[in-house]
This record gives sequence, C-alpha cells and structure tokens, in this order.
Amino acid sequence: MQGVTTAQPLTRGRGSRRAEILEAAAALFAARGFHGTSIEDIGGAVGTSGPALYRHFSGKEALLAEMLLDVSERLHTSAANRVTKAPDAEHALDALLTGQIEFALSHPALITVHDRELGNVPEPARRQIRRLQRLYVEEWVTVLSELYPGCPPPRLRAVTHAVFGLLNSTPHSAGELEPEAMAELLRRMARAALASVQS
Amino acid sequence: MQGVTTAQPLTRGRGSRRAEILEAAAALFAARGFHGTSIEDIGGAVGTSGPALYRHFSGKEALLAEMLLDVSERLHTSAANRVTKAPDAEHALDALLTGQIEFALSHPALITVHDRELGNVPEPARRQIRRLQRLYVEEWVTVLSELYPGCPPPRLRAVTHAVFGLLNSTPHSAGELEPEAMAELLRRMARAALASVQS
DNA sequence: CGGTGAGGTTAATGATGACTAACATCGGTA
DNA sequence: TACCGATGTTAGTCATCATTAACCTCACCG
Repeated sequence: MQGVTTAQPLTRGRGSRRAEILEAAAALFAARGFHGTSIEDIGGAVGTSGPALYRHFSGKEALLAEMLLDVSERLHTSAANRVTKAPDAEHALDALLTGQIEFALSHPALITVHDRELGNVPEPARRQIRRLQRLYVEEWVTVLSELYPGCPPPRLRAVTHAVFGLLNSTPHSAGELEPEAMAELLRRMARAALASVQS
Repeated sequence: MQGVTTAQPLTRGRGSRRAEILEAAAALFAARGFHGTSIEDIGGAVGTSGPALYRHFSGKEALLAEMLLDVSERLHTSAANRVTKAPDAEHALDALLTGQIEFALSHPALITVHDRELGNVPEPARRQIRRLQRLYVEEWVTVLSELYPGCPPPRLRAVTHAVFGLLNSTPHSAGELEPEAMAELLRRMARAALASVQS
C-alpha cells in the first residue's frame, strides 16, 4: 500500500510549489508561531503530507530563513529605489510611507512573522536578514534626518520604530476598515506623528 | 544521590516565588516564544531545576494564562479607574496615554507576550483574557468617540490599534533613548496621530 | 518504449520536552 | 522531639516532531 495515491499536481508553473508552501507557512507561522507549527501542518496546508516539503526546502529553518530574507530584501530594495527616485526628502518620506503601507496591508502575515521569528533563523542567514533590516531602518533615518536636521539619530531611530509599529498594526485591526480607508488613515496618522517630531 | 542538595531559598516572602517565576517566564517567552521556551529553561532562570515549577503552577499553559490574565486585568482596571476620575474626555485620553506608556516602558516583555501568545492559552482563560482586552480597547474607543463624534467606531478601533502599535514599539527601540525621553516622544507622537483623525 | 528525475508516499529514527513518581529536606508547630 | 506541609530533586514515561529511508509514479525525452 505504498505510493498508490499520487495524482493532482505534477503540472504547475515551475517553482510555484515553493511559493505556495512559503505562503501557507507564512500564514501558519503568523497564526501559531514557528515552533507551534509542524512540518505536517505546512504540508497539509498545501495538500501534500509532511515530508514532501523536503523536496523543496532543506528543512524548516531554511524555509523560515528564505521567507524572512525575501521579505527584508523586498522592503529594503523597494525603499532604496523609491528614495533614489524621489526629488526631495519630503517626497522620499512619502514614498517610504506608501511602500510600507502597501506591504503591511497586502502581506500582514509576513509582517508579523518578520518581526517575531528572526530568532529562529540559523546563523548564516540571520546576520544577513538583520543587515537588511538595519539598512531599511537607516533608509528612513537618513530621510528623516534631512527633514529634521539637528535631531539626533537615536531619536530618529526610535521615531522610525514607532511609525513601523503604527503602520504594522494592520494585523490587529483586520477587517475593521476597507483597505483603501485603512491606507488613508494610516498614512494620515503616520504623517501627523512624524510631523510632531522636532529637533 | 537524591535530594542531597536542597539549600538556598526556603525563606522568602510568601508567594514571591510565583512572582519570580512569572517574571522570568515573561522574559523568556518574549525572547523565544512560548513553544520555544522549555520548562527546564524557566526553572533554570530562577535557580531551580525544571519540574519544581509544578509546585507553583499546574502547568506551562496555566502559567501563561495567569500571566496574560494579570496583564489584561491591570491594563483594563487601571484604564477604567483613570477614565472614571478624569473630568473630561480630553483628560481621560491623556490618562489613557499615560497608563499605556508607563506600562509599555516598564514591562516590555509583558507587552510582547500579551499580543503574541494569546493563542496558546487554553479555553477557559482565553475567553476571559479576550474579554478584558476588548474592554480595554472599548475604553479607548469610548473616550475617542466623545472627542470625535461622528467618527464611526470601526474607524476608532483601527485608530486605537494603530496607537497601541506606536506605543508598544518600545521593545524594538530598546536602549535608543532614556525612558524619560522615550515617554515624552511617544506621548507627543501619539497625541499628534490622534489629533489627525477627523470625523 | 525504456529510463530518469521531479515530487509524493508511508514507515522508521532520535531528540526534545511536558508532566508524573518517588523520594528528600527543612522550617515550624504541637 | 516527632510530624507535616511547602518545595526541591532526580529518574522515568509518553507524545510530538523534525528529519531520513525506502519505495512509487508520472511526464517527458531519447
């Protein structure tokens, strides 16, 4: 009674399975945490059973590492691009806000996992993710320090984290508002919070 | 070779051991997550070995339940008291801000665990914690709806969660600023963010 | 048409970890 | 002084889980 029941997939866009697994895992990790989610759970969520996962990832930690690496890369490079294109600091800040809000609204699970599970990523990748996160924060700090010259960087870092906290609150207020309205609200609040910072 | 080495504690304020365990567990849960922390870890953190914990709590989940119940109770009753004492909505909001900021700055680990690990609390307690959390949020929403009449409650709930996110960012910017300065900054930003909300 | 490789399957295997059992110690207290 | 309750200790026990092994099977390519 072995291997009697293979059937469905076998034809699907190249690499789409990996993406499917990553997405399912993100949702599960966000809901139950890394250690609270079993390989079996993840397999189940994509219609395969447990160990099939090892055909796509070398292990559970590697899966998490790839997920977080991807997120921090996307955030950072998107931010870097936007800032580069912006004509001045004011527009740059606007672009950063747009990017973060878009991401937070479209991928709440990734946002959650991203700031919760770094500690479970094994060392080679961990350092790199941390680096990207730091670069992303510094992107904000740089723009802000142009807008608020004389405001010490540590203060600007705290401000940045506070704004992230505000924007990343989306997983908590899921469904309270339409995405459109939520985006508007978050942008307005973040702008006001930022404007309140003086040197 | 059994029981040969009992020694130190045995004399300490009544119930202080429970508190000590709760504190150590909060720090560990915040750092590694509920499932990422073992009973042995918790015991080790308070100088006893593993199973000693069962003399104080009926189990790991019960420990978490008590921790979260305590937090949500403190937040809610403190808020209710402050609001009741306040002469008007403006002062009430100020008091709510003060309370949340104080708590977030003095117990970052509890804040972290509080919004991460509810899912691991077993059912009898879970419902009660959720209830207290909801009441706490409604405390804010009520005050806000007095300040912004005509602003629909769902929007105010989203606003409240956004402000919580902002204030609870403290664990992320640990050590960037002195507690005093951080409190000031958070209050100012939160106030500005709130002021930006119109009906 | 035979082979091959990608992607699945079910059964180990080995750790880890929560919880229990059996036993020890010590500070009261009768 | 002998007992008792509060607290610890160590050594199981039993599940759960990540990971591996051994085996299938189909799509496709020669």
